[in-house]
Amino acid sequence: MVKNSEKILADHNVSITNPRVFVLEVLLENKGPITLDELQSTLKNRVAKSTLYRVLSDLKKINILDEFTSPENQTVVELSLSENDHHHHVFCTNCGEVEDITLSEVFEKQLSDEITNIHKTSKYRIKEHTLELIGLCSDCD
Amino acid sequence: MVKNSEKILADHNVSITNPRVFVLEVLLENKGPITLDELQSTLKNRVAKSTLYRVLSDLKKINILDEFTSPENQTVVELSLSENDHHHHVFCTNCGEVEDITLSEVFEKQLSDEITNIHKTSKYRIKEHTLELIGLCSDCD
DNA sequence: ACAGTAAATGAGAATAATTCTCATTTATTT
DNA sequence: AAATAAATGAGAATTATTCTCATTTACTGT
Repeated sequence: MVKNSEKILADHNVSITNPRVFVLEVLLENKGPITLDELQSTLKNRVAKSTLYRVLSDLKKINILDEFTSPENQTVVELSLSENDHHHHVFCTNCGEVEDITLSEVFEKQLSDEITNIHKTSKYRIKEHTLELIGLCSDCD
Repeated sequence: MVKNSEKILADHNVSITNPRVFVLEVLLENKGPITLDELQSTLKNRVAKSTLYRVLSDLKKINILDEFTSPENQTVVELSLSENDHHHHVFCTNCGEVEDITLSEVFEKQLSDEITNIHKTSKYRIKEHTLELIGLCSDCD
């Protein structure tokens, strides 16, 4: 039985190496965004620091990884395996936790209408958007 | 005639020093978000690098400066002098320019309704939100 | 305006995050 | 299984940011 992470790599024509498999496995298990710090400490010393950065950059290159910065300036990464999983992020300002959040279809429609309107008046052509919701998780509230 | 920047500092009970005045003047003139790099090069060597970071941290402490990271990982700062200037940001992925954008009242209402709904199902209590619009400015389009 | 005191600055050292280098190891191709 | 190309590990280099401390500047009471 071929492991999920190996299939992902094969499907994207990148060679299957231990560091890549380890990183993918942590990201797959975690299901959702994870801070670099947490990723690094989960991997312990199975992957060298320089290699971790390289692997993440490889995954970005094949378009299966998103990277962004939290309001508290933490680097956060997240697998984006399917095209159709548009979502946003909620950040806890206290503990730094990040989670995915999916907004209602109704609202996403309202948002895309608003962006259409922006195109009429703004000098920008908008290609993407992300809504960042900032607050406290139940543990920290 | 007292300069605007000096009044701002006085109003917030912080001492009026050359570095603070210089930084504030650039931020006031610029009107809108500016990358650290651009701020730094506009200031030339009128303010030491370490002092610039300190002044920015002072301005954050008195709550008149916002700092955030662009999708291209640039640090961006922006004066926020009045309470009631809720707005969002548009980023050009090509040249890195950032601008403020104000969304329609109708849409902001829809957004705050959506956030109210999130409170019913999510474990997060949302305090703030920012919408990041990512695309190309007219120069780069 | 002036001396005394506290606060802020400049220059560069220290730290942290990320990228780069290169000798060695591992994967892929033949 | 050998040859070739690609990836890795370890640490050096680079970049961004914070810290240290001797000197300078701003604010206070007179």
